[in-house]
Amino acid sequence: MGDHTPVGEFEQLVLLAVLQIGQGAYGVPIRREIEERTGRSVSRGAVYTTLDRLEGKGLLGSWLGEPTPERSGKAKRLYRVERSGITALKESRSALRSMWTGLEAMLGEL
Amino acid sequence: MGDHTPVGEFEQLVLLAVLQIGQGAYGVPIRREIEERTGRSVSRGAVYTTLDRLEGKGLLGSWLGEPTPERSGKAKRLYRVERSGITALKESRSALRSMWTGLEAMLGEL
DNA sequence: GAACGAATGTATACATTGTAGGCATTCAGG
DNA sequence: CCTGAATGCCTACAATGTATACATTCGTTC
Repeated sequence: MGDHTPVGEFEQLVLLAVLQIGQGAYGVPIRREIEERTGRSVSRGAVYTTLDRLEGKGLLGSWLGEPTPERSGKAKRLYRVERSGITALKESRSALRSMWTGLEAMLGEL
Repeated sequence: MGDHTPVGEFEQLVLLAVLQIGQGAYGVPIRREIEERTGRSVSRGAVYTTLDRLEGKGLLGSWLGEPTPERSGKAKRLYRVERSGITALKESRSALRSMWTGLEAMLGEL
């Protein structure tokens, strides 16, 4: 049976947030995107740890922002979703869809 | 922000499998349902452990099947999804949907 | 009726993910 | 300088994912 690169629940949210933001995705807005869209609060640490792990798996790529940022704070680390990240997201969604098929009616659309 | 009862990826699959099967959902068919629909293989142990945990959280309820089963094997333990299980599933789906909004076009429908 | 095998469930163990809190770094402004 | 805001990283522990091995029950076979 298919191998299956496991992608956790929260990891999916992070990958999707990076996609939603597009250019200029880094820790702070990624966190905000998740909190605003899902309505649940997330710690900064949770986000950074997950970003690290996703990069480790090759699903995300990152680089440092402006070498001499005209603002406060450490240099931003920017992220983008790699091809394999997209694939993983699609697979997860596909699996969930198959399992949901036919149940929407029974449980109510929303 | 909302509390959030976390439900893992695999836990969702198990809950959904129980719903799909309806009456007479127990370990073996639950496992088969997941494997057939998602195309990924799962060990028996993974299924039973997850069923236990979901029951512990109150998302699933269980009882033993026929006291004198007319067949081989131990008595089947049957499961049903509780109200809280349905709620958890809907919340997970809702969060994922919000995060996906607008990305389908970009990534292709399937 | 003892031994075997199929169907099921349970126990145990370890890897991966989820999640938070605190420490470190950089720069603007008093 | 010192302080505060904006970021990122480190560390630790809880929850979930996942597999292997063990136990129980009953029909079948010799």
